[in-house]
Amino acid sequence: MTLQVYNTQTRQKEAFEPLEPGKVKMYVCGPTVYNLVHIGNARPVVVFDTLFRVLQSEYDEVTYARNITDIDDKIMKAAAENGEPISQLASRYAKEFEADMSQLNNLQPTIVPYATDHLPQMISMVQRLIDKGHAYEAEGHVLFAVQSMEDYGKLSNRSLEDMLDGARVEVAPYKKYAGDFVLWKPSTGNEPGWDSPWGRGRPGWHLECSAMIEAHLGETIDIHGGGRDLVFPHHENETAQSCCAHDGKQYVRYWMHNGYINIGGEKMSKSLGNFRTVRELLSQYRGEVIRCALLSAQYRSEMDFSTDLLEETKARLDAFYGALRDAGDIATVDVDIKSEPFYAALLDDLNTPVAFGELRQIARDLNKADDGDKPKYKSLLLKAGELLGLLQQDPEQWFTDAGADGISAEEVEALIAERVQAKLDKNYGRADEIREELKVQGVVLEDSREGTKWRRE
RNA sequence: GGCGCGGUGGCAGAGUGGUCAUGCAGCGGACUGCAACUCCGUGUACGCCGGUUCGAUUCCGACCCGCGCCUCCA
Repeated sequence: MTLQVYNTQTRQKEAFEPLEPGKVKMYVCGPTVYNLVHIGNARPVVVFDTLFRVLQSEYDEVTYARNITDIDDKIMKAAAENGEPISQLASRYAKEFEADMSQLNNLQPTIVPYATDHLPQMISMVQRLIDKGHAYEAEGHVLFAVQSMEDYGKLSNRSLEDMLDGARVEVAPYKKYAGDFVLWKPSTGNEPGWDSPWGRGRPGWHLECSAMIEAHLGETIDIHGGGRDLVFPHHENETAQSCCAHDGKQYVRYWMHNGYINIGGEKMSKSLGNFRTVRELLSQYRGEVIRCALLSAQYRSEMDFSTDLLEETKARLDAFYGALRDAGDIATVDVDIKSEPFYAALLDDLNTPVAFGELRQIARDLNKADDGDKPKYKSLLLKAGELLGLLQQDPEQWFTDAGADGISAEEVEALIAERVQAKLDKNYGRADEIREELKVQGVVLEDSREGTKWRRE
């Protein structure tokens, strides 16, 4: 069984094979840092973090780069509104992004390149594109001439004529052809800018990814990921720049794109005002619940992000942690997760819904196992959870962690002690009263032979 | 107008040319002082109409409906 991935370029699942045996190079488009990220921004991060984990278990050397876009017109606008320097605003939101992503149990990528650290590389790429006849200078701008590239439009499967039919293209007077896109644009006044052979200016949107991939990963990478909305124009244009700068050499072997997050069946977007920030969700649900919810559908499909989904996801995690809590004293042993159906599901283009089904089966096996088999199933559950970035915290803590408000653990324990005595006295009226009292406070009691356990709802 | 995706049981969500997804909810049972957890069992489905086939939810065609992209976008 080998990893299969759906390649946007070919529109089919393919057996994954890195260019260099044993070594994988992956790049995922990160955020433009001008505000707090929303749940839609988090999906690719969680999806490709999970892929990163699977790749690391399959290959010796996995290099994963996820960029931070810290120069962009939206950042300039936000900074101007705040009256603060662009770099200050960008670095603040980059930090907030890192904090949110860490709450969602995302591993640190191997490399986190920042756009503003790569201006020389970008300028060099633009110069080469001009030298090779793929770009031209016009009124302080440098534009990529899409007609100079035979395969332009191949990734997004559209012809130049089709694209222009859409009529949303802004045809600036200095463009030789309506579909040409900006590589470099002039900066005026106090707009941020860098000196270049074409005057003081700043890079176009697509340039940074091409330049940073070239600088850190080389001319050809194995996997390039991002949200579906990036296929066109962003990734199409990246491909154009990089292929043409490298004399037609392949840029990306496998393009992977995740589907959208919807709210109430509609695409979440800034203009509709229906977006939910990760920060806002984290105030209501733990990061692990949000991560698990994001993985509950296959990454390519659209998913509706709702309270129902989060509640169901929390219950699902409760069941897994419940099995782990019951196996609290069991030692773990070496197990081979790779031979489990769970792993096969992940290898099949990251089929996380099927993987969760298998995880459920492992948990059931653990719950039912004889003492002799428990170490094996507990270990499998933890190993599987690790591949998904889940189930790694102390189960007791999972159930008893207090939110900002709520009754303290000490108070709960005191009431449980009182109830134990009441039960010994056969005073079941008082025992039930305590159960009811705690339930009102969101605490559920679970009696067992070993004593009373509790959890917050 | 061009390109593309989807429609699966009350809900979520996989998948397949022929006995099963799975989870939640529901129902029945075991366990329990009562519960909860857990375990066992159980019903309900493939948008519509044709075609191919011994057999179609799956393949093909038409249609209906929903959604996305077509230079802000995860």
